[in-house]
Amino acid sequence: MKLSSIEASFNPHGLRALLVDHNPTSLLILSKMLQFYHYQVTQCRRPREALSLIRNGLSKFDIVISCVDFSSDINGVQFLEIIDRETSLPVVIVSADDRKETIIEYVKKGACAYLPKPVRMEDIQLLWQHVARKEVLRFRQMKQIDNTVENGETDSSNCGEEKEFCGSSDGGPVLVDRRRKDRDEEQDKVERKKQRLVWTDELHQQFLDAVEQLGNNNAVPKKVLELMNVPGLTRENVASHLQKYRLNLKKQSGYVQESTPVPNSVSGVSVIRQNELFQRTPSTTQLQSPLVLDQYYMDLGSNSILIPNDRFHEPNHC
DNA sequence: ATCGAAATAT
DNA sequence: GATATTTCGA
Repeated sequence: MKLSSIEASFNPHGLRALLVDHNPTSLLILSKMLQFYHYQVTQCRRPREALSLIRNGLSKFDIVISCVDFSSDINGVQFLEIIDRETSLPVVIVSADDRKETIIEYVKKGACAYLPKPVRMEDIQLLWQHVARKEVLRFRQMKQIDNTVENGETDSSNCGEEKEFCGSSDGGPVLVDRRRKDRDEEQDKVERKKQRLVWTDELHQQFLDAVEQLGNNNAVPKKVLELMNVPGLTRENVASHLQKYRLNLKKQSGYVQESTPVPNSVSGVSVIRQNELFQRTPSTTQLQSPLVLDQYYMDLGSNSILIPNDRFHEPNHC
């Protein structure tokens, strides 16, 4: 499974939302708002109901949206903790309590967003991004595990934190390399990892010569490679270098305009792309998607995004 | 088969 | 943040 295929197949329409709100009016309003953005909404009024809906597995959900002003035997924080422990669902907290400390507490406990009441349409419109984010995160973890396993195959140096995958249950490391690659292990040492190619001046000059001979316009990686006639060089190396080289030419002629590319669109709704999701500028943590272009978020550390700055009420003392 | 653009990794 | 690698559709 490729990341791009997750993106391509992700559809913000029809996400299954579990909505929890003790107040019937509020429940109705939120439900309508969600439905407006094409969520499939399951409503319930008590945290216990919500938990059993999640636990019995009869219906699957993509996201939980909960107003935590419960008058109930489970309070909001406990509710969140339980869901966080038992599932990997993104949880959005809705509350009239807009004190900063409260918000921080919820986010630290794993809420992926906190929406102070009254909830605005713009807030609802953004929620699907949390589902997308979880997907991407999950994908990355899988990939990381894959890599760990692969590396462990040729080099058994570090099994740092991944106790679960290479740890031993009783009496010493039990992990045995399944694959029998003994025969070419010696040769592997010679080959090493594919080392990153460095384009030295000399190499670049050869490249330039080759490109010139061919004429800039019909210089194509394969041919350039042949003309350069450098032992270890691959076509990919040349292709990449050619790409950068041409980009530089364009820049010099002032031809390219740097701008954020328009994101994919699925069913008329923009799909956030991975880099837009994660490449936040360090200080402002602004998401890059056009959808949320002018919304800023407070960074609370590890699981930090999506608390609109303008929704905070600093405790004003008077 | 292989190019070129764009995503991803270092 | 630049540069190298990888991926992927055409």
